[in-house]
Amino acid sequence: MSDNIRVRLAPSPSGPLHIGTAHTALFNWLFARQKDGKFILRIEDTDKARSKEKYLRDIADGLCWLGLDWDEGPEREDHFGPYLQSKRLKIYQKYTENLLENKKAYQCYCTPKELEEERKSQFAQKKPPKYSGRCRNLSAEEIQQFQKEGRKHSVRFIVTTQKISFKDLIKGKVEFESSLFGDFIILKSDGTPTFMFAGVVDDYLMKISHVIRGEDHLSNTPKQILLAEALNFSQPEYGHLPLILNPDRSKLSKRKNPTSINADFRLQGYLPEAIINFLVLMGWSPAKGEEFWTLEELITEFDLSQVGMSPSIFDSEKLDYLNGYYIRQLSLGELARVSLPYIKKEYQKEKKKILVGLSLIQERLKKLSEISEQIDFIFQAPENFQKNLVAKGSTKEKTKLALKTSLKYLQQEEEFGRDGLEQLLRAIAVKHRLTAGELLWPIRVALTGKVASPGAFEVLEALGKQESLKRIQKAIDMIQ
RNA sequence: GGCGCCGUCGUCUAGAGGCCUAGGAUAUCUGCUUUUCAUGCAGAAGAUCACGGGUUCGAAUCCCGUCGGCGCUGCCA
Repeated sequence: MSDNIRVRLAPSPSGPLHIGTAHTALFNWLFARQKDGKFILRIEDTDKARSKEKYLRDIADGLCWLGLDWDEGPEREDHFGPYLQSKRLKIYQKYTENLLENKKAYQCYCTPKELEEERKSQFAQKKPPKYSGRCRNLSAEEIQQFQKEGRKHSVRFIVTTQKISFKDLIKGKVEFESSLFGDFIILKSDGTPTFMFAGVVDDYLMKISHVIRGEDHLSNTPKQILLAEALNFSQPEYGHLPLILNPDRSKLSKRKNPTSINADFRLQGYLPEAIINFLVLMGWSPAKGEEFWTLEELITEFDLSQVGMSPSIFDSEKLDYLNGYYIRQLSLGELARVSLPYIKKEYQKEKKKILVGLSLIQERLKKLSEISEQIDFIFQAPENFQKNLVAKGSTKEKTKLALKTSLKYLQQEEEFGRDGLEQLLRAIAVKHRLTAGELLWPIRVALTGKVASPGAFEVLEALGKQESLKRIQKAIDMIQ
């Protein structure tokens, strides 16, 4: 049984990989992997005008980056391929013929304009918008007449009146009354299928066992069930995942939130581990109380039947928290590898300094994009920091004293290791009746220029004796 | 408008009739560690379980209604 588990992700390449698509992908992937099934990537590019090659690449890239690999997809045509719907047009046309011959569908010669008007007037009368079915019983003459006029036809599916109910994997029993929707289009006048139709055909042909998708598709499901029935297809199981919302509770949109996996999250320096962990916690929570989960662990722990039904609001603060955690888990080498793009070009060759700098700021990072700003003092002496030099509660005089005496003693310090420096500087503070803060704050600011930075001892060590002394001298000059 | 789905701390959620004077995480605040920030640790505050009726000895949990949010209602997917 379990070797028949086949699920799919079916994005349309009309935009970059979206966080919602990634969410759906993750749940499908987890379901396939834990059941030893197959995860299929099918590209729904039947809308020629909006589908773009670059988006296909973005989607595939993003999925790989997240670690969600697929078993069958657009790069190969074997198995049940091709997996690009634009390459399967003949298949859909064949099944349309079948429906036409069996009188389960008909040609519709209505123009978009006519349909628009029909909808408008229905709306004005406060009736539910629904196709009237006026082309359902066209005579041969009428058809001939339309064709003479040069009208193109679409193909509509005849919706029979009945109650459709199915057991959703997540929502449970759901029921619809089919008489509420009119005959809908399955083949557009340009010969391409609609999503509704192509999806059903492909799910059957590709032997998809479970259709797991966003809840925005729940209302489409009865139509697809009707279609599969008319075609004598077996029905897949359906499961509808709760949606991700903007903080104002509207459907997540890029106008109100970053939504692109690559252009937003990856670029800003979120780790795939953090995104995966964040995504899985929306709609699902582990039976064990722990909060940190790797993809590997999730394969065994995840349970589709425990997925919640209510939508979740995208909370970037939680993502940041998770990302900070995963950054801290990285070894210094791994951190250096992923950090390189965030370090200014002119510094990228200074491997040693990069490593030293990263080790100092690692626990302070929420996202990799903050690196450049936090690490710059390692490569370059700070400027214009005199306003920060005096610690809160201290005075200019004390600050001057702190800097000058420290400089004197540091000049004689040979080792320049953080522990030795700490001993030395604390002793100086006591001797000159300065608090630790009064002494160490100005030193730290002299070295980094920042009000918030790694500690004075570690920075002294990282910078080395020569550079440290230079910076402290500069601060003394500045405060005169 | 119609149909469908949903409704527990600000947010993600636990909760499957008594274990709930509702648990965890995050965010917030306060301590401790301490040279700042961050980390770590400890603690505080934060939920009339959307509202109103039922059923029951007992309901966040079951039923009905109301309200609210979202989705669908396209020759987009």
